[in-house]
Amino acid sequence: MHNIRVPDQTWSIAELAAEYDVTLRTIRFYEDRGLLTPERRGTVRVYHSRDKVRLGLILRGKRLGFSLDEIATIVDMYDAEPGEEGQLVYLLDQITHRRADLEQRRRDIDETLHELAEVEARCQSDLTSLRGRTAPTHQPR
Amino acid sequence: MHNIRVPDQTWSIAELAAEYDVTLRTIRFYEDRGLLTPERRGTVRVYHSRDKVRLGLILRGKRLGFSLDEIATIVDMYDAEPGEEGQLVYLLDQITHRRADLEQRRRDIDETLHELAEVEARCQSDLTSLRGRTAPTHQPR
DNA sequence: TGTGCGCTTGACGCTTACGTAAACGTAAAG
DNA sequence: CTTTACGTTTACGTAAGCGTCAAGCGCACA
Repeated sequence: MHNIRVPDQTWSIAELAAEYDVTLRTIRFYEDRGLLTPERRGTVRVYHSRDKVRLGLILRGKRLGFSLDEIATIVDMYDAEPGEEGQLVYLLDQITHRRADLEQRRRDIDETLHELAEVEARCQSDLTSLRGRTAPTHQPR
Repeated sequence: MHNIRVPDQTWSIAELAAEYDVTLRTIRFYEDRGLLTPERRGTVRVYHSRDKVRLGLILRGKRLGFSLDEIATIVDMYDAEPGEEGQLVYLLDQITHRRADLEQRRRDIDETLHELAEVEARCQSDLTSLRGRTAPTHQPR
């Protein structure tokens, strides 16, 4: 049984930027805020798969509307070392909060989707009554 | 058959702020951005149920991480007049975009919830092995 | 040796979404 | 009549999240 060949691939800042469609400035900014910690070869940044994964998590967090500070605490939970009991309890607490937050968001999303569906139905019926030769019966709002 | 007694209740800015737990500044800011248009009695703002509903929608949009500009287009869709065909088509197009956006967010949320569950499980097992008298077997990360 | 490419570090600018006074009006209560 | 409560406008402040230069470095290629 031989060791799994782990490529240990690396990326330049431009490659990462292209892959996730963000600017170099953005990536450097995240590093400045402590969200990314690429290796340095001389002055040049070298990104490993760990950084790449984290960048993905950061951007997903952004899509969800979290602030970079919130994202930092979330992402840091992912690769937290086992640590002592207090740390673990703290982590579990954070998880509870995050989960509550996310579940609220999902409820909000579902409500919004339902209401959008209603608006859409209204639009469709308005359209058909406009296009049909029937006098455009004004539906009660 | 008598008319339904519609209270046509009104609210002061402070009442609305208290109900939704936002500051007066925030409410006035939303008005400034065209999201709310309360009645004026003299210089004083008087909010009707329409404004109250809209404020609720605005805050839900905020929870979802939309910008106020995005929220404006969403909320305005809700009480759009039937209008002409071009308008309706535009509205339907907007709805399609919004829906795609929201469904992406829900996927993001679900992924995040799953991963949080994994982290939680890890924490729990770390905790029990810490508390149990068994030598704290270090699980492979 | 020069030209260009990709990367670096500042540093200032800009927008969003409010916070935070300051200064004033108005109306009821003590 | 003064205080208190509640409202108003004007305006400057601020934190987040980058955009946008400017100036410079190291390396490959001609």
